[in-house]
Parts: sequence; structure tokens; C-alpha cells
Amino acid sequence: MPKATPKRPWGEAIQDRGEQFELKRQVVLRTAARIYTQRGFHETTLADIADELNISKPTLYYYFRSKDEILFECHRLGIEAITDGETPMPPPGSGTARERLHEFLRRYVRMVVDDFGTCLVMTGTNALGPENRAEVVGGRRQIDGMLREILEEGARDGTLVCDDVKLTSMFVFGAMNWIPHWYHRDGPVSVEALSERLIAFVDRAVPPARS
Amino acid sequence: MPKATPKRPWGEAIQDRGEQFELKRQVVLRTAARIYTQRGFHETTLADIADELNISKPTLYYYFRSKDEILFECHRLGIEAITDGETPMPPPGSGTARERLHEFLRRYVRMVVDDFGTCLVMTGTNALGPENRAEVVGGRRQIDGMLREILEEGARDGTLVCDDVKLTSMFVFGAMNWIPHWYHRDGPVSVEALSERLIAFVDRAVPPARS
DNA sequence: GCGTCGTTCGACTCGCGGGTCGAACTGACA
DNA sequence: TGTCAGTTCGACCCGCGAGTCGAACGACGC
Repeated sequence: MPKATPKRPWGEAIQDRGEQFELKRQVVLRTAARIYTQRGFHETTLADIADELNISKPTLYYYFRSKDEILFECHRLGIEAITDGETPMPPPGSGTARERLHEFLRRYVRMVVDDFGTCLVMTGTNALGPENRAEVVGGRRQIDGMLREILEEGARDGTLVCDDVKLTSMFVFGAMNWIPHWYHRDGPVSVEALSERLIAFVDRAVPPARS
Repeated sequence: MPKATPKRPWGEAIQDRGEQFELKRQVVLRTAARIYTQRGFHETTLADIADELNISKPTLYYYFRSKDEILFECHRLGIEAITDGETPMPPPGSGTARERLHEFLRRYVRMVVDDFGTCLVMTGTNALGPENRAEVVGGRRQIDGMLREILEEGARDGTLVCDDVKLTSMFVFGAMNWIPHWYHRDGPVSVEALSERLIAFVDRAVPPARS
């Protein structure tokens, strides 16, 4: 019989210290993001997060400086899922604007359905401190810019026609950001199916130039 | 010269006591709704609301039982703006489903742009106590039901075709609920213009039966 | 065995903010 | 002028939860 492993709240064997540190940080973040979005940021206490992980509250402070920082990191990871995707968005000029729109929406839906993305769009930026909020707002503006750029290119290449880029992008983001309020990953509809159905809506709402 | 009126924080003459009471309650609610949506519910203290009104914190408790109740009343008024409109929604059968959809959207936009409606869609229900939350959720479900009913009728009379009522309604509500995040009443675009532009989007997204 | 570093936790501090209490003020009416 | 109901506020209470501290524990190298 293998020697009894001592009680370790994280339940894994120790290999590389720095690596383990980062790993545990990630676990904390995922858990926090999930609870934050379920109960709300202010309705979640650090004790709640600690309990869920079978660790103590001070341990959280070994990995993070504050409750705020935890939320901020969740938002940052959500934003990065789009801005720094391992495979970057196809640059302007590759394919039609409509094709790039589809790719963007697929990514965006994937983000919004993930723990961090859900946290990003469901917990407001009110709770964040000024500097953190500024960075998150900047990131969101960047994502907004991506969509607007695609819409503007669509006006040029004729595959996407809208008279008001801001209105159109807000319409689309609204529909997308609402997803976490009703869609559940573990339901009968896959994320891919969801994407395609929503893309169909957007496709109709933003038609190509009349031939 | 008229006799100097004594200092009254509310700045109005006293006429009917009960009427005044209700009036002041309304003023508190509007102010609270505005601050709640600007800074967020938990970021707003009762002192903030009191200061804005030039009254003291205990005075708020003369009009309301708790901070929760204030938020709840805001949500209730938001919901009532649609469910108990002075002019009720045209009943099923009057006009086409598409016409009823337009009327519903006009109302919904009008609500969402008002202080109480904005508060309703921007502050989550997490902060509410169980009973209050249940009532608000019930109200929102009722509004949701209105749209779904219209969509179902549209499938029957052929003026609105969508293969998935839930998905469609969520798509639409998402786009509408996002409005307060970017639209400002005092900007160049009127509420009516906004409604019509958004209706145009929805019209394209949910086409009539192919003739 | 022994020091060291990385990790964890029990027990604590402390300020913020929701909520309360009793006194004071106001206007109406006799 | 006195009383009473409606209204307002200064001063206070107090619990919750973010954040801290020092001790203890584990694994590793020697």
C-alpha cells in the first residue's frame, strides 16, 4: 500500500514550486469567478471562496493582495481571452468583413461562456478600484474597437451594411453580454451551436449591400 | 414681498399631508435609482442618497424600512411601467404580431431609459432579500412571457418567424437591456429615434414568413 | 537531527455603513 | 397658548467582513 499522503488541501503532489504557485492561483481565480457570478461580488465573502476550496481566508492573502485584485484578475483573464488569443484574430484584409465578423462572434461567445468571461460581463466595474477599473474599461474599449473596425471594413467591402456603427456594435454586444443570464454550458445546446444560431441573427440584422 | 418661507429641505409648500408623503417618497426613489445605477447599489451608502437630497439618514428611514426596500421599490416601479402601463398592451388578436412586437419594444425601450427601468436592468437582483427577489424575478418573467407570446403568435399569423422562441427573446432582451450602458437621454438621439432604429434591427433579425 | 524557506491557519483588529433612539421642531387647530 | 400628530435630525450602536500577525507545519538540503 502506498504511503499515506499527508493532508493537502489542494490534493496534488508537489513538483515545481513556482509552477504549483501559479496553478493554485488559477484554481482560486476560477472558483472565485464562479462564485462572484453566481452570488454577486459583494454578496461573496472571502470566507465563501476559502470554504469552497477547503482552505482558510489568510491563505487567499498568500496568493492575492486583496479581494479587489481577485476580481481584477478574473476580468483581465476574460479580456485576454479575446485580445491575446493564442491564435490572433485574422487581420483586416484577410477574407471578407463578414467572415471576420463571424470569427469575432465565435470568439466572443466562447469567452462570455467561460467562467472568466461570464464574470467580466456579469459583475460590473463598480467594485474595482480606480486604476484597475481604468485598465478593465480600456480592455473592453479595445474589444469594442475590434467590432467597430470590422463593421467599418464591412461598409467598404460591401459585405456588412449598417448606417450607425456605434448603434450596431452596441446592439450586438448587448445580445452577447446577456448570454450568461440564460445559457448554461451543461444544457442541451453546445457552445458551437449557440454561436452559429446567434451569428445567424446578427447576419440577418446586418445585411450585405443590396446587389 | 411674500413672507419668507421657513427652510424646507424639499422646497415645496405643504398642502395635503398624505399626498406630500407619497410625493417625497417618489423623489427619494428617483434619486436613489439614479445613484444606484451610477455607482452601483453596494457602492452607494444611505448617506450618499441623503446628502443628495439635503436630508439626513434617519429621515430616509421615516419613508422606507431599509436600503433593500428602496431598491425593491425602484425595481417594482420599473416593472410596473410595462406590466401595468396606463394604456395596457393591445391584446392578442388586435393587429399583427409584428405590430404588437413594435409596440412592445417601444414600451420596453421607454422603460429601460427611465431611471427606474435603468435601475432594474443594471443592478442585479443579488442584493435583494429572498422575498423581494422572488417578486422581482416574477415580474421579469412576466415581461419575458409577453415577448414570447408575441413571438408565438407571430409564428401563427406568419408575420414573425423564428425557430427558437427562447433564443430569440433572449437575443432581443439582451440588446435592449444593454441600452443604459451606452445611451444617454440627453444626447443627440431622442428616445423615439432610438426605438425606431432598434426596431429596424429586430425586424431584420426576425423576418416574416417567406412569401 | 537541524536550519531554512515556502505555505498554511487560528485568532485577532478595525472601520464602514446599515439601522435605532429619543429629543426637537413644525404647522394645524381649538 | 397649549396640545398633538407628523416630520426631521444628532448621536449612537453594533455586526459583518476585509485585512493582519505571528506561530506552526511541511519538505528539502546538509
